Amino acid sequence: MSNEIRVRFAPSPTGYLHVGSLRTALYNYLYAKKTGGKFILRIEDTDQSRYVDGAVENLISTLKTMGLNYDEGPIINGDFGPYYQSERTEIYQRYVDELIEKGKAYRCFCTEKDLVRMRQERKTRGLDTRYNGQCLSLGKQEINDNLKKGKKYVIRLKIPKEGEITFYDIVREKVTFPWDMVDDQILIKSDGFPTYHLANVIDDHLMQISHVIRGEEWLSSVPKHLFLYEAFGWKPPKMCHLPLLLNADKSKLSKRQGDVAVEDFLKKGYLPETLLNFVALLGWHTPGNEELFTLQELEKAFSLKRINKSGSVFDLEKLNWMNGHYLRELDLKVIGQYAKKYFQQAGYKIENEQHYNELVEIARKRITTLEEVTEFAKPFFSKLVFTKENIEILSSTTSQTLFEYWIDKMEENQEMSETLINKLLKQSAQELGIKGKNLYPPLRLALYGSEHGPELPTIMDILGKEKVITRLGDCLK
RNA sequence: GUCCCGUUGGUCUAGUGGUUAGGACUCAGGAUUUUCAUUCCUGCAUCAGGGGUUCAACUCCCCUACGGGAUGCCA
Repeated sequence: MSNEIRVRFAPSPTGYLHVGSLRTALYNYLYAKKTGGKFILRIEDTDQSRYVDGAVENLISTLKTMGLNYDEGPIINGDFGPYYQSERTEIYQRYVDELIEKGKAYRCFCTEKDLVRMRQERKTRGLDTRYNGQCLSLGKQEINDNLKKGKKYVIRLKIPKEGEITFYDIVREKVTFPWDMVDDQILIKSDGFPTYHLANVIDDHLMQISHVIRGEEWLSSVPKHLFLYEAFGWKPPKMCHLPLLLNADKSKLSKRQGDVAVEDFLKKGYLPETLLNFVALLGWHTPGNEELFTLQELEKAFSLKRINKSGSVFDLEKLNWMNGHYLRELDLKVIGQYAKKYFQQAGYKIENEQHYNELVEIARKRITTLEEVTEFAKPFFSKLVFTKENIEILSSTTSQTLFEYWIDKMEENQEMSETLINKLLKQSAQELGIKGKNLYPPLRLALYGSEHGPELPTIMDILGKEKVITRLGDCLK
């Protein structure tokens, strides 16, 4: 076997990409990049009842927009396919037969009802809810009879009854489980499909996965998996269980307490750059103080050894701050590209590229998500609406004088430049004696609809001379 | 219930047997700016508790508490 690092992201296509899964995918990807290994995407679709139409496509496209490109997987394939577990059922069947022959697994004819009753009973007795192993004692004859009768069955793992297992996890280091706490896990369901536990072990082995990097919720399944590797005589991959992502109340991050789908965050106007950077820091940090990373920088800085053990709260406030940061720091052209969609949605036509850039520049300094990007452009695309207080300001004597003066001067001059505007601003103060509070707010209000906002020359430049004159004129009594 | 895992400010975290326990977000105050925003500066606030070990423990060990995960013919 080669020493190549091969890691995999193995989601089940049940709808959307969870931010926790995004982090798992990212860490896998980063580890592959860091070590020059391969990043594999495998679709764990062994539960037909949870099949969601279009989920795989959605998953792949989200990974793509996040920039997490895989080396092997659906569509692009590779030497270890197929990469859909639903297309590998024959493989699993073959291996499970081997397990039965070796006495490491057995058929169980208990019905779902039997199991529910069994669990109930054990619970009331204060025991754990493991399978009681009653089908283990079935004789050859009984088994054959049952099979002949066409009785449905599952195949279970024959877990040792005593002793314990210790293994090493890259994050948690030494972990020990007593065998008598491990259930005789179902390997093949009565519909013939494998469970995650079987499929995952067989695939990881056949695909030569070197490191299993996944969420902590899998930690307690590791004994079953290691037992399988042992039963097959295979060398298990290194284990690496990531701390959970939590809600504000510290429970496992769930949909009930807000968005968890990457798609939702994207739609809301969070940048892929933000999401990647933010999620990378949930459970991993460099020794230094730096916390702003591009994907490329993460590829260099990442290390499995620096993943911490405790779960981390997904803090929206920090996410917002970081998104604001990227909104401001990324190339204006990049933000402009991202923002186009929102202008379209708002029905704002982009006619002048330079003005568009100015609009984006105005907005990016004041917003936290892209969704708000058109808010600051609105005054340029629609009629201004004034409140009572606004009208008071606009109709004051000084304001009226000011507007008349500006209209005159604008009409006198051929072209409206920044220097002209600044000159007029100065002259307003000198010739009219109108300055400060009486100068800027009324003008901005008349032209932009708000006392606060962008600098006057910027507003006027985007508006253009014609519109400046009409808007000022509109405010005359 | 049982098993496993975890615990540095409200949140994300750095840190290590001897530090004034560092940074970021949030919050408060200030500076810059015609305003808002941006930016910058300052401040508030932390080693869950109790026992050990040690000259010395946030750091190592044990216990307790709290939190989380698993306990499916889901992944």
